[in-house]
Amino acid sequence: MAIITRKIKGTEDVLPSDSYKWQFVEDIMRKEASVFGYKEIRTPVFEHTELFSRGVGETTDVVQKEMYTFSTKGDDSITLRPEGTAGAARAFLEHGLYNDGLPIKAYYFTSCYRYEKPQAGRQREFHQFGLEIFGTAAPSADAELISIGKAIFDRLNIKNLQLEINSIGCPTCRAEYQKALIEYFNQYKEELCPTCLARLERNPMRLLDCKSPVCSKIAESAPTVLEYICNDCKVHFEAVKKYLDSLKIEYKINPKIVRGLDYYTRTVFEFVSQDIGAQGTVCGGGRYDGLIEELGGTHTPSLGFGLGMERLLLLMEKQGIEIPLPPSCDIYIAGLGEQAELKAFDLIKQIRQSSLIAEGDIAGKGLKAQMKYADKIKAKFSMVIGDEELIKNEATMKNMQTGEKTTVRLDEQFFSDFFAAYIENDSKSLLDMIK
RNA sequence: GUGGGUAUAGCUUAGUCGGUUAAAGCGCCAGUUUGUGGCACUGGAGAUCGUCGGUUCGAAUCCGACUAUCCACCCCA
Repeated sequence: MAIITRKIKGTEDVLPSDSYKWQFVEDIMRKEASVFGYKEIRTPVFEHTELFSRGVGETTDVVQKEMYTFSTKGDDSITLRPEGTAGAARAFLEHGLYNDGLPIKAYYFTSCYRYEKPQAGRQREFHQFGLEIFGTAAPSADAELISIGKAIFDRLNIKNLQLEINSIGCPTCRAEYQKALIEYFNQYKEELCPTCLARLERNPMRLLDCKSPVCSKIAESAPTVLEYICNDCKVHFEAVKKYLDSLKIEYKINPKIVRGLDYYTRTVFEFVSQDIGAQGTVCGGGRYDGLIEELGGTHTPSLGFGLGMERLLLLMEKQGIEIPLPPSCDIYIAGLGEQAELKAFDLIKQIRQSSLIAEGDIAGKGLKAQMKYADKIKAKFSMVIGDEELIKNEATMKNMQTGEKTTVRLDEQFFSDFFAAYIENDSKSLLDMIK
């Protein structure tokens, strides 16, 4: 078979046989977010390019080489969102949500787009669950944010996930720190790897994260941010830790965490797994106290995180976490002959009105093939109505698990018994009933 | 953008030293059972062996390029 085209590199189809896994996880996230008082926000997939170049930062890799940017017929420059925060922040400003009483707490599910080379846990289209809190500088907000992520992972039964936190300070103290870093690394200029050398001046904090043995050896004794951040930032970070301790959330301070998006300030954190390959960060986020101002608003300290859906699902699969199967067909009804088929169609409709899953033939199959199909879709019961039975208002009902058959009358009593059994406790009493 | 691996039916794979019609299991369709699924048996459909080119009497097999895909760097969720 030669299909005319295939899916775009770095995209994935979620097939009907797998979508319940996404729905299961999404459900838990929605519930958890709403328990914390967060409401969903939905923003467009594309935005004016400047939102990202200003918000995410002109010098970041994401903006410089990973954005899907194109021109419209009217010559506007449009970009598919590479992350979720900028759009949410834009909507916050555009609709004056700061008048609704701060802080504003929102969550979202988005698809994001980055032009990267795909590998395990990294696609060109990927999906994020995200949270944003606009309008609070209090360290308790940092702790709440992290605790929601933690609560979700716990509910999903995920193991061996390390929470790593750090503070990268405010723009003022970070400048001091970067100066100190450049000074330090300059002593080892001859030994550094070419990439590190190249970004020594531009983004010295990234050198801390280099994996080359030589660089990481040098980085070990480099000055850490925490020695350089100003007093306010230090106080804030200490308070965040205190809140986490009181919530009994374990964390590791990792002074090498450096987020690659420019908007981050003060607290940054990651939930990291060793189980899913090189792209182990399942959830990452932090404060972005300057972002709203950068986008033209007043100073509005804020924070948020993004959680990679594909990475999370991958992790759950690797850890063998079982996701409950979706409900299957409750009853399959086959009609033999024209009149019986019409009757079957009507019965199916009635049963569906009680929110049971009822199916029948819509492919013109013979009885045998229909039974096979009923088996395939894991129908709990099947019913066959023939012309003679139709006259007597009866049908043959079969328990698909035991194979037992009974003749039932298609009257009110049957339906009320059938539904009652379902309401009681689906399978058990129903199976009894059919015996 | 830079490396490395892989490419045979819907899926998982076999295919020897280059040799005739490319093989199996699962799945799909049908029959054995004209009104009953699973089990069993029988049959059927389904593959330009990723693409193009080269070597050769002869290529799924050897060589080259391209494409796709996977993994890693980089970056991040």
